[in-house]
Amino acid sequence: MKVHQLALGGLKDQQEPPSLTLACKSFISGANHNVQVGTRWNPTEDQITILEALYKGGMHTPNATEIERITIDLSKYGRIEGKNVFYWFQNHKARERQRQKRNLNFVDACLRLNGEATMAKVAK
Amino acid sequence: MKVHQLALGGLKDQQEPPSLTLACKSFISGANHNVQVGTRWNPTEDQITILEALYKGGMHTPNATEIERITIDLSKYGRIEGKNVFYWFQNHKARERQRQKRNLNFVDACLRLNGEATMAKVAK
DNA sequence: GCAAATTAATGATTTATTCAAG
DNA sequence: CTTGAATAAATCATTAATTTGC
Repeated sequence: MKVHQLALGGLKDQQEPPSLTLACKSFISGANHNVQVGTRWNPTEDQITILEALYKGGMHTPNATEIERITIDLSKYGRIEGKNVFYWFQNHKARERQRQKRNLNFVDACLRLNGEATMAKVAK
Repeated sequence: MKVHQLALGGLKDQQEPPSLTLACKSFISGANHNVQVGTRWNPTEDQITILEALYKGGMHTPNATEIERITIDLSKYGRIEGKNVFYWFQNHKARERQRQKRNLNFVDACLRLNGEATMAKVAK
């Protein structure tokens, strides 16, 4: 059983989407970015900016102390927990790898398509 | 323009087939960045798949006979030499070990930080 | 211009590995 | 040989973008 299902276990119509109108959603997000419309963390722009800066600065797998520090710092910009930071780095690293792999596959396909002659030309 | 930018722009998200020839020409005539065709071994996807399958199958340090056999088999998928196979296994094993040591106690520390059921599941 | 429908991104979980205790 | 520690890969689920019909 999923955790969020556990948490919402008592509610009858949990499977039905809230079906808020866009106007309502934009009103809520415009009025207060921290209103909890759903259950999952939704990072603010500032939080993402800082997280990406940290990642690009070389922090790919922060340790517990670093996660704690980041969480405290980013709390200034919106609701956030340590596990969110943990998951963010996990996902970001994994998806960076995915993108890299896709690009390598792409280059590989190009080289195969063009064949040995072109490869030799590239190699000079 | 960089190849990976071409790839991302054309592929969008690995779904639709990009204009391969155009991108390839752009790649070959333009920015040749770090793909060293002809100098160092560039394993193909098929070669990596097979090598990883062998590793996962329990072959962590193949002997000379096994290396010879693997080299011959993998030659079907691209240029490869025995030393490439030897180095691949050596590096693969070493890097797995490195990763293990570098992230020692990581999730455990996160658990102590958060103390939540979801994190316990992550650590499981 | 607006929401319903659909698609793309991404947060959260689960699964399958790795090395090396015991 | 088995198992503990700790993921990273694969997958699931939900949110945001966007497309579409009106």
